[in-house]
Amino acid sequence: MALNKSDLFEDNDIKLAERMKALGHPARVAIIKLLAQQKACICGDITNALPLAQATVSQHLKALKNAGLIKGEIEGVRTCYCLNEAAVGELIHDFNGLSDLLESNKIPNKCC
Amino acid sequence: MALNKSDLFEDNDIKLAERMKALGHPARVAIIKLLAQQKACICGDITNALPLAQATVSQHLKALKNAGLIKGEIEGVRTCYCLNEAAVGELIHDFNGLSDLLESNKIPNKCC
DNA sequence: TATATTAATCGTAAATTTACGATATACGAA
DNA sequence: TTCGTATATCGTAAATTTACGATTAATATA
Repeated sequence: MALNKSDLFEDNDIKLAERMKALGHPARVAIIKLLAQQKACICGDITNALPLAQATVSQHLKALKNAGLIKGEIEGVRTCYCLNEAAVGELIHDFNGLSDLLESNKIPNKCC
Repeated sequence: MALNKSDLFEDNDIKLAERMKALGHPARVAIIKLLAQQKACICGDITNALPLAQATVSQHLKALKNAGLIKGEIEGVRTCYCLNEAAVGELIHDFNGLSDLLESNKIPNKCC
């Protein structure tokens, strides 16, 4: 990519894009849903619920954690993951801002 | 990546992830906002509004088009882009479904 | 203490993404 | 018809992502 231009954009757009990107893989959408429904929170259980190897799931969990959307707590041999309410709330808030804008586009368009 | 496992997931999760991935870059968030606000719709104007080369912007427009979120109409020498209301509506609907789930997680968590 | 279990990390391969200059194409205007 | 303008595509390079087996580290348990 030669040079990363991502930081030349608006902070708001960067943050939203980062979090959307974190949810830009079906495995990570599935993980976040499992956590929300409290169907699983231990890494091993999450792995069992997905068609992926343990190392791969660990990697996806890391991606969600890097984006701030989840937290992990070590409990003995296991790690328990859960949603980071604050960040999730921010994401929802920011997306709602975007979707308000997108929906307000009911103004008949000049060109297309 | 050796083998693509993305299609082993639920259709809903795949579709939502695909569209969120399409918004997983600040340039593409910025583009969608420009279109919604009707601040620009011609490729050249969009390029001028972004800190990226024309070829790169064209690529980002293609990504949004592939995800179905925008449509492009050739108008003589220029191309006019606009939101695909239907797909945008679906994205908002699906994201709202996910966010309902995420917000319902107010149930005190067993583990973390 | 030795052994099994859990999960993170390492190393690696393949694919995809990001970015751009150069080029091609296609249209409008002179 | 020739010239300029707009945009898509090609070629390419670098970075990142996805996926996994193997290993490591840390904690239980026997």
